[in-house]
Amino acid sequence: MGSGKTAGATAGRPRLSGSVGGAPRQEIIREATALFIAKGYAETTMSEIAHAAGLRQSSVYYWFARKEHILQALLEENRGSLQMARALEPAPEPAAARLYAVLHADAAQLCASPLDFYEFERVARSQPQNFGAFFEDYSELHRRAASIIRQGVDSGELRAVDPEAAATAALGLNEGLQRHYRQPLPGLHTYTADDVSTLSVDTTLASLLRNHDALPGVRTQAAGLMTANSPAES
Amino acid sequence: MGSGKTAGATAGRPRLSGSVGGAPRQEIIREATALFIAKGYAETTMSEIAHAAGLRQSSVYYWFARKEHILQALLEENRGSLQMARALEPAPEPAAARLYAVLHADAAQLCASPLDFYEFERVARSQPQNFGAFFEDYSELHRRAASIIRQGVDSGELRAVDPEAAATAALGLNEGLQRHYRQPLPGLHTYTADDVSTLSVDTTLASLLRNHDALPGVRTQAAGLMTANSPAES
DNA sequence: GAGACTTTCTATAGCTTATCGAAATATCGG
DNA sequence: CCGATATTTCGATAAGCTATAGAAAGTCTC
Repeated sequence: MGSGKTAGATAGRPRLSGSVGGAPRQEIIREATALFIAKGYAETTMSEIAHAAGLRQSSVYYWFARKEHILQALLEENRGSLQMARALEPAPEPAAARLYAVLHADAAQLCASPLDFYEFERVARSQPQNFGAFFEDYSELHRRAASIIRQGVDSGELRAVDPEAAATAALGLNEGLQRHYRQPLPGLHTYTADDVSTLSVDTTLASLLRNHDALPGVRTQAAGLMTANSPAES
Repeated sequence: MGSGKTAGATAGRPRLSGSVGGAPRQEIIREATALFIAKGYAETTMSEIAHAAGLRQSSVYYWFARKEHILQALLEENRGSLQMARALEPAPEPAAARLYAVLHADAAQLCASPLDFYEFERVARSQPQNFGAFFEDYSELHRRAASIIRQGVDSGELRAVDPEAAATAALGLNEGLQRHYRQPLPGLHTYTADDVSTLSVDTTLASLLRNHDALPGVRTQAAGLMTANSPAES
């Protein structure tokens, strides 16, 4: 198996294409990602990935025994959605602003991800043993979002809703709208990633806030939290 | 082509299986629907459909030249989501109640449909020439929902939102939550079809209503509209 | 009963994912 | 420097999928 070495420079049989990229595993992931973005996971074939990486179809299987393993590797590189939720769930700021920041980060990441959330979920469900991390991450995000909502309900910032259900609705709206961003339906207005993220989170908070007029203030507070807790300052 | 006759009783070469169901086209749709519900569209093969209907794999192609045509026929049988929107968009009742009724009917139909909305959309997008009706229906529903929202904004029932964006969010939430009903994520609470429909529509209206306290009254009004305009009394 | 029409069959092409063993190179011990 | 071993790629191919082509087996019409 090639899973051990990742940077083998010049061993093994040479490629027919002549290319000698340093890290085949990373090269395959890179090319596959570009193809997934352009055509989607299901519509991208191993032959196309192989050709883009300068290999024959069957050679890709030396690095990834199954097509889903490429997706899995891609997922593990794109972690970090939870950082905001982990940082903000126990923070002292108002719950509404923390919820806004967490949901906005989630929505933005769904839009920025190379793969449609539902295509991801589809593959994850067909290979649960390999995608346990996907479900664990989702479950943790849901739990932390519900916890923040509960804090907001207790503090009186938010209406007296069921936190679990409200979290499900908030994440479901993020997911439903990332789809509209990614695959605009013909005839409908198209949105930017930030448009749909803001639309999604504004809608959720408008439904939860006890007082609608607080929304602009919440947005401002959240903007501060988001820059302070963004993963960019690692 | 077999598209002309639909009830051919006893012509043609007899089946090896011996079965002699009266209307092969309907029989194929029925069996395919059951398989789509159980396994999803992509995971159901033409061999399985054929076997369930008492035919060989290639014989199904006499009735449906492509696998997507079965889905298309299935879609045409499950129309009627728009009836509520068509009836209520110009109705004199308060806009909030009409919006509630329309969105609840849409959410309920998404849950009751034999196929996941996104799987439908996926196939429709790959065969746009055959699924024009799907996109037209969606576009019309969106337009009518936006129109009702605009009426509500003008009358002061609803907050001063952008009707187009609000309609996109409302339908997107319905779609995102039907997914949670249909494919519960491991570890999360599971909901009934009515649970998710109510959660979705309550969330949308809570975000749009100028006054949250009006929600229970809107629900009651909407219940009246829904029974009065339900397609069951055709 | 001959010919046309309808429906199903068998066979197969072409595409996909995935496996297997051989081939071609680098590396290491002597 | 040379043979054994490890690494990487290749070609061939199996098995499953959608879809097509043409033969086969009935009914129907006159």
